[in-house]
Amino acid sequence: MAYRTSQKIQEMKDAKKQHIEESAAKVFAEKGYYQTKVADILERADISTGSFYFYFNNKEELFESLYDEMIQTYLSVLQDAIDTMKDNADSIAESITKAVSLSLQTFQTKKELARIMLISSVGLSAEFEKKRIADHQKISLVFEEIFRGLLQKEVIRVPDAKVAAVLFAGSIYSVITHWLQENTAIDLVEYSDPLIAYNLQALGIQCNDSDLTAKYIPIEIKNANHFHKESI
Amino acid sequence: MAYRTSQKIQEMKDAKKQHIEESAAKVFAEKGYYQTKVADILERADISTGSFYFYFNNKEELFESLYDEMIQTYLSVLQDAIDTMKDNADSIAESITKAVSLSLQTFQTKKELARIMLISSVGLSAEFEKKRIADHQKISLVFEEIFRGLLQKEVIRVPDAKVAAVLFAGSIYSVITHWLQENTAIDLVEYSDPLIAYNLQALGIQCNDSDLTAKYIPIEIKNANHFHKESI
Amino acid sequence: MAYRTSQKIQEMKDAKKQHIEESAAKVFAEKGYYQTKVADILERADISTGSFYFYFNNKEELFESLYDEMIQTYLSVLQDAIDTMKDNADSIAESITKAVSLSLQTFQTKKELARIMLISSVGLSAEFEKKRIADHQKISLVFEEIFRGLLQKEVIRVPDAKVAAVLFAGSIYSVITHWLQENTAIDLVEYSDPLIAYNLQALGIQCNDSDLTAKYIPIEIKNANHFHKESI
Amino acid sequence: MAYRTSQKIQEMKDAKKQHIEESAAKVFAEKGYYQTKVADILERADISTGSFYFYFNNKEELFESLYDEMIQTYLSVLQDAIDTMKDNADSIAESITKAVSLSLQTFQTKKELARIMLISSVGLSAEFEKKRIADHQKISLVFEEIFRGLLQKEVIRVPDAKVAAVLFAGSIYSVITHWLQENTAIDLVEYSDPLIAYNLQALGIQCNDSDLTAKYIPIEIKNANHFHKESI
DNA sequence: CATGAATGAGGCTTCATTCAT
DNA sequence: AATGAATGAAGCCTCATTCAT
Repeated sequence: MAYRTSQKIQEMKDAKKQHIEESAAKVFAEKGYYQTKVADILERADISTGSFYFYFNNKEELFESLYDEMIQTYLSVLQDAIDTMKDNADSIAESITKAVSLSLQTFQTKKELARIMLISSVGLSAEFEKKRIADHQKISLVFEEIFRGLLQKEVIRVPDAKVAAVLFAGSIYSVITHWLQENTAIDLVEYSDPLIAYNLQALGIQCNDSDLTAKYIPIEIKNANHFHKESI
Repeated sequence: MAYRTSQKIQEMKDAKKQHIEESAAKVFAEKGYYQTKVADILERADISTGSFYFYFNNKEELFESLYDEMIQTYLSVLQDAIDTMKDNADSIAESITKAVSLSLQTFQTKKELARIMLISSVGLSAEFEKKRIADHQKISLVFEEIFRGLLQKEVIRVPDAKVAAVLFAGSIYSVITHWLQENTAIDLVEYSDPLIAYNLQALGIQCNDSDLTAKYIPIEIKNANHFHKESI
Repeated sequence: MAYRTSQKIQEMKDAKKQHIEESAAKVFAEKGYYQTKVADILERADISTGSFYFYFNNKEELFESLYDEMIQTYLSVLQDAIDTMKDNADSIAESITKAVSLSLQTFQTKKELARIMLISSVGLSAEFEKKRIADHQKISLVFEEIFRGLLQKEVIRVPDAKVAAVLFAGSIYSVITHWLQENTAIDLVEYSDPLIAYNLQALGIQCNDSDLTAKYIPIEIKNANHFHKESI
Repeated sequence: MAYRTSQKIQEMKDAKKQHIEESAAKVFAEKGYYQTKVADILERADISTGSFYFYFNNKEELFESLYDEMIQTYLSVLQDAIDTMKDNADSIAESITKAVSLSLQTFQTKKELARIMLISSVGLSAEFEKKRIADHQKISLVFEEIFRGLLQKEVIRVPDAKVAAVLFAGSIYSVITHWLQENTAIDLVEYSDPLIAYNLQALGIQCNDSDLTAKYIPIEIKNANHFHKESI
């Protein structure tokens, strides 16, 4: 009985904590870290100061945990894509397509994730920058290792796996950032095809349409891209 | 006599103002906008509060003017590159190479420019973001127009000029950001070749070594890149 | 229970707010608006900076609300006097006596009201002056309307109701200001009789002692004035 | 020769000093003491900071000297009026009329004098208030002594010479203050007649038209007031 | 657990005054 | 004498955090 109760309570606590986190994420994404006052979060989450400090030690920690969670989310998305790559190593293009596609789909559904990871967390302080840099290097490393492997197999042609990884990751960020900054209702995934095309070509991968109409790209935008059709 | 004097004083004022700007740029680049206290700038520039507010209305305006100056600097660098492109339109690869090269050289010599433009000015507030977004769209547009022209002449192959521009600009930013975040003594221009290679290939431009050993790339790093050597 | 609690808290908040107001009123009255630093109010009220700004938006607003309150207090005191006038319109002298008497009694018990209304709020800024002028014109208008009515009934003899109102109000202010500036322990109400006498005579109202020993003048000072005794 | 030169210089210095004083008086009158920044005075007088501090020790002293000058001006105006009173002591009404008239004429021509004396100098600080109070008591005393003399001669009927003086002075201030606060183009001297009438009547002085059409009232407004005509 | 009143360190800015030229 | 750049003390206010209820 007591167990049941405390379990329920625990669930409510967890729910409330998550509610605060979600509210905070929205505000951080909208206003940036410093312009987000604790009071703004309280208002958005409709809670009291006391509650806030019951669930979180301070504003900074909350932000960091949100940020960490987002980096983790993205890293695991990437890991998923990679794991699939290893499974069917025959089609590199498809694998890369998947990685990009999944990335965009993730950020599309979690716009706050995108904003906080790519905008709100930038340039906060020398200390936080160290953390952020390390995290982005971690992400970059994921691509770097893949590229290194592909380089050895000579399926991609790039002068430097590391730089390629930086550029590949950067290209994804660019598109997301661009999408975040448009105030149109365009879907992020609509950028999938040109983004993938750009990168595949950049990596020197020969690919045909069948790769690009991969199952990871939502059907309705498949036909948007007729790139390479005229290539011999 | 009076003229002589006031001219000298004006020069000293200008010098002092610039001195403050430079000091401020360093601190902003190091600590970010919000972590930079006016007191930090005073200390760095070795001036009094009064002097600061004699030359600038407030911290925000100083930052904005620094930021604006940097955007302008970069835009004019790009414009230079474009003007040359128009002159010798035969070699597109060379032109693009120049644009990238000049960009990197600029940021290399003005590291604070890079940090403030790409890091310290990010996510400050909803209002500043509007400005920043507009500026980056302006930069992107420069590339977009070039790409649009090249698309018509069928010298590049990309599905969408706009996205290509975003990706092209993004690739430059990625490299610079990466370089800023490394604490090694590596030159930014060392990234020129792989960056150019990645983009040329992405744009579907056939190029050979001679393009890459363009005169805009400082000699000492020319040989660093052996990319494409094995290409037929 | 919760109702009980929040009600208690609300009462305490109100009490604290009023405590701050009273403290501030004292300091404003003593030192003037500009010489009163927020820190002075904090010290006087024995509260923290945070508390101050929890209850008030800023120093200016607090002052204005104090000032407004005082003007309202005085206006309602005047209104009371007027209402009585209308009831027993037979004795004009008595009514006027009451108006003056009540005014003085009010200011006597609320010395800060007097100081802030007549001294601390004077000449603060062009903007505040507009407000202050409007308020004083409102007060003056109260008298003006009465005088206009009395003029029609030919019970007073003055060339101009408006100027008479200004002078009547001014006479009250003069006495209060004089009283504020003396550092003797003289009661303000002791000035009632000569003040009333001066004005009644100025207004051309024939009056005898019985009017002046009106019930509105505290008994103990009734005998202080032997004016008019020798008048036939 | 040297004498001649230094004399000229002295004259120029005096002129400049006076120019600053006049400029400052205007600003103080417009904005109040605290809202008047030294920079405002500099701009109005079109001088440099250095010049300002060459001629005056500080802002406070400048204000005080302006204020003192104005009090002195008014006191000497009053003294003039009194001296005449003593000469032709037969007509008290005329003398009082002259005192009031001269006061108003003075303030009319020197609006800044009025504003600074009656508004800008009010409630500045506890210390300055002492000075201001003393000055006003000095002015009041002038009237008080006259009234005391008149009381003895039984030409006026007031319960208390001191209070009468306060009220008399106050009535003048009221009218001036009222005039300052109107933004119409009405002349201050237009208030002369009703003001004089109010006070004469208040003092219990029997007077007829001939007194009021005294030579001290500018001709054009003499006929404005027909007060007391119907009195027997 | 929740509430929100209370705290106070610390930031930005103003502005009277000084001083080198 | 004149200039105006330089100074820095001091004021107002914000806002993350604490704590009593």
